[in-house]
Amino acid sequence: MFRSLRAEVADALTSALSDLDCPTEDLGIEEPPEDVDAVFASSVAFRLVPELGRAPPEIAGEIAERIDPDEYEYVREVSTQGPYVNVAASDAYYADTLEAARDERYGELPDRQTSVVVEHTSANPTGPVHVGRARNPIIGDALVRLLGFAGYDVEAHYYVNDAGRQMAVFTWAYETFDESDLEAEPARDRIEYDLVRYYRIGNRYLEEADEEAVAEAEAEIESIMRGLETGEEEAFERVGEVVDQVLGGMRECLSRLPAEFDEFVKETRFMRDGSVDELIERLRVLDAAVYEDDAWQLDLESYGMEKKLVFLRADDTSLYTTRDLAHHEWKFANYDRAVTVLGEDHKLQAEQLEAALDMLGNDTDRLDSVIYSYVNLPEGKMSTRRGTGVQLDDLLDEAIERAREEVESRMDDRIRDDDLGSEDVERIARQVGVGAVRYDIVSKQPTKAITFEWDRALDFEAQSAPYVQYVHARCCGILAEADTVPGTVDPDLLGTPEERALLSVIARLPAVIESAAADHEPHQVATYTREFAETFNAFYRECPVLTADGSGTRDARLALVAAARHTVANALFVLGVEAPKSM
RNA sequence: GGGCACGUAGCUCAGCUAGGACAGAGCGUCGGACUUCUAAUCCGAUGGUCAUGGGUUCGAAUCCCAUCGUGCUCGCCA
Repeated sequence: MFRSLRAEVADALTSALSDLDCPTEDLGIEEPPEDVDAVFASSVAFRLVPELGRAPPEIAGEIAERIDPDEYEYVREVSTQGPYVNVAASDAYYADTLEAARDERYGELPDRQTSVVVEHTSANPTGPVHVGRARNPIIGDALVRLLGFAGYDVEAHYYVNDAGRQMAVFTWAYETFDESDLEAEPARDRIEYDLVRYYRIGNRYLEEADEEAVAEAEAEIESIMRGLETGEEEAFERVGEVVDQVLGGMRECLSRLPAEFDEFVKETRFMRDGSVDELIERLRVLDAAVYEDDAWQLDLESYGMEKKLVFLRADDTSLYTTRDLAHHEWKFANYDRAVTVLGEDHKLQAEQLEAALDMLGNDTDRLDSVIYSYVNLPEGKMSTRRGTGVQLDDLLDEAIERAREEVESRMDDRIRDDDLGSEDVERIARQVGVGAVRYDIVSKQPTKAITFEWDRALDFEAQSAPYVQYVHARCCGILAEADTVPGTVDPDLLGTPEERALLSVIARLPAVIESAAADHEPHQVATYTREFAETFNAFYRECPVLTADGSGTRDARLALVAAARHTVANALFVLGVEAPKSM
């Protein structure tokens, strides 16, 4: 309804302005401050001063005069307040909003017949997922949900860097060292915690062992890499054994968020099927390709980049970006659009990739990046290799534990007599704990730097997940008490400011989804949930539902609560935060 | 040093892409509200040179330039 009304306002302003012989490109449509009784406003009058040679308030009046609300379904009244033209919504606007939101899938946008592949996380399978890169799966998964809800046909991919040096080192270490060589027990009983110990000891050996021993190890590592490059099945199998095991554990960890993937795309796939070789041949014949210092490079100066991109080493082996080029051409061949969630340290690489893709004749407008900055510890960066950092598993465990304590301490002074069992406590602790971690990350702009601090990450106070989740639980509580929600109600009975305000916020959900999806910014939805929760709580305070005066009002309010529940449930779904039925 | 990002209340953040109504929340501090649909809530008070300096504009947190501070980056690593 919000979007329909916005279209009506645009139409009304356009015709009013053309009546006045004024330009109609910029209508100045905006959302007015809270204390103004209007859904939309226009500040266009300011801009017409040179055209009309009169004061803005006068111009606003002339515009308002030329709009007949009766011509529009959702416009009740057009008024002016100083230089602003304000548009208030009709009863039909609120009635249709209520009706639309009574659908459980409210907010979901129609199918766009467009496929999108969202690549996220793609962390090298070297060990447990730590908090430093936890932003990636959380933002990525929210993006997958958001785009899906916005009508795209979405697939989530994890690109597995299984052909790089790191994995060759890991494979060598895994094959070379023995359980007895490892100094510590795994930090957790899961495969990636077990195997990362080989990776760490291998790296330490390469740093500390004597020259001869290191040379021997390097020879073995190189042979693994060469094996991959030349397509030796044995090399793929050796590396694959390590990769698949570690990845299996990481996948379990990520599923706790939850972040699920439709496909794990290995880069060796593009080496095996010959597409990397073919791509290198195509790069070589480009005008920008140069052979320098025994290596093939791409001159990106015409794209404003000083640095040349090496795509084939002197020893004839490919590089990460070369393989990623083949990967992206594969994406272009199979999907309409591609979005990649990347850490800021990969930004330059992403720019080089895009330039090279463009040179190869791809339509790079179909490719977008979402950049986030890493989460660091107060004392510095987290590193899998060095074993510094906070594991995502530990963060989630701690969050759940604190949430459980919270639930239990609230049990005693609980008014509501609804007998929460131990299963409920467990469920609520998990929903709130995990939700709080996710919400904390997804609600902020990804480009802002974050320093990890336990107390901050686990703050359950307002403006966090539980605040919004609580609204959902309240809705469910009321609806459960009422047993049934009436089929037809009289929406005109919802006339108090709090009811109107709630309907107004509900009406915005589809527009919020549309905008957040277009900008690839899930945090817009998080901001919306907060505004929604505030508005709902005002309604909750002022408007009794079950004990409302008159059955008509009670019925209408029940329908409103159902609509509110769908709205908050769907917004939370998009964020990947669970919506508890009770708390 | 070059490139990119970030800098809004004591703290954590919205708002910036498409400039407009006194810059919004939460935490904190102080004071209130549970015999009433769940107080993980609500109400009130407190708190801001929107990093700094210029510019564009009727109008700038928002656009442009410069400066300062912080982070990332500038490998035949990924």
